[in-house]
Amino acid sequence: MCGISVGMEMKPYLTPKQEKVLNFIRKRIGERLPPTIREIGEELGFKSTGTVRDYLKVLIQKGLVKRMNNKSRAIELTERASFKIPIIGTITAGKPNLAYEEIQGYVDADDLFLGRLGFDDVFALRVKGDSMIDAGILEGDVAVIKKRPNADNNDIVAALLDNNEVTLKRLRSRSGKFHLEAANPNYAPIFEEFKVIGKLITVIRKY
Amino acid sequence: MCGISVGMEMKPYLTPKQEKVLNFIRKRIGERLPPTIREIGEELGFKSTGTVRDYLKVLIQKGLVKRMNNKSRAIELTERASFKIPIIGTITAGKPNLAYEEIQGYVDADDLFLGRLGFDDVFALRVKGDSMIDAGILEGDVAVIKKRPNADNNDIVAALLDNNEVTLKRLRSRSGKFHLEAANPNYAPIFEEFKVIGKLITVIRKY
DNA sequence: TGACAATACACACAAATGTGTGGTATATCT
DNA sequence: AGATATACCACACATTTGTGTGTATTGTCA
Repeated sequence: MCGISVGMEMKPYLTPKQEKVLNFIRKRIGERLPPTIREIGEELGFKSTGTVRDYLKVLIQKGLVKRMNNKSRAIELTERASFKIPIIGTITAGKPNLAYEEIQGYVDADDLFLGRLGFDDVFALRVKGDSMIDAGILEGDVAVIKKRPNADNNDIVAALLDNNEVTLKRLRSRSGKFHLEAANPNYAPIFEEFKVIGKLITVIRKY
Repeated sequence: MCGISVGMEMKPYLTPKQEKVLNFIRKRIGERLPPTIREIGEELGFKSTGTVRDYLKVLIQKGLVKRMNNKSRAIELTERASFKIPIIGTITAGKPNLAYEEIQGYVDADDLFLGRLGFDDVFALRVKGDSMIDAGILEGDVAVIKKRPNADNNDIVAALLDNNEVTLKRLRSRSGKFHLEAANPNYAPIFEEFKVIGKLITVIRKY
């Protein structure tokens, strides 16, 4: 009922040349440095910078590319580059066929654990201790946190305590007042003063 | 006792200022576009482009950065590119300073959950059920699996059972024979025939 | 004391890069 | 025929960006 159009972006029609320009930009960005206007022209065989600018103009108009004025190489792709992992099936959901023909879809690897958050908002902490063990968060896990000064009831948050310690706990409100709760019966709830630093968005564990 | 040298690349000594310059470059590259010399100067508070060039010179000399001549923004990191999440601290390790100047290091995000494995070897399964709950693997988690026909004792593996079902379990050997064990006392060990599909290398959970 | 490295600035100049205006030609659609 | 989109080029100009040379201060080490 909902979500019919999720991920259903209408791809604008591109002429073959426009496609080539876009692909060159993609390639260069993938290789590190976005190209200058003249570099694009050189590659595509255009003798005039004006020509390239015409192409950029349409690509911008079609929403595929963004630019900043008066900045060298300031060409950005609207689409998300990053590499993807195939989702082949679900555990206990039957025999997965590992052939690429059977791939059900893709997880955008970046997206998977960072969402579309900006770089500045996100940082990682390595988990120490077992206070969140019942929430499936173990020692050594990497907790990816999105900076936020507040959070909602039941969110898992990174909080700064009075003793200048940072801890990962579940935020709970009881009769209007917030406190912190471990996910481990051996730890008592924390009712002292604390400050929410950010909200847990992802846990990553390597074996 | 073992692993002393794991990940112990000899890092050239950097002064705090040099570190800051490097971190700013990292940040900008992470955000898409490497900075110009003047942008670095502006950020770090240098009034002369010469100062910035001095810093770049040492960073190049110390092998941390590469440049191309006469090309705008042509600053490259020597370290593995892909995008990185800063590690700012460890949970319960004190108050993290969220400024990029204080960044302790980086997790290579790609590396973090894929290792250096090739794309072809890796696939993902979404976890269903609670059979591995005591190992901190919850319903809904994404299990990243590296294809392998075998595994070692105590590895968590994706295994294909006789009834054509795939399950995530811990591989155990008892007197030379392998069987599968859940991480949940409600589930009995599996002694029937099975085939190891791959080994769990990473778990990712989104909130 | 002298050498050296780190830290910084000023400023001129050259090269790279982006902007803007105007022009030509071809094909398609109405 | 006129409007419109695609597909180019020329070239002047402004701005950004990189380069190069000199100078100065501070602290350390021999």
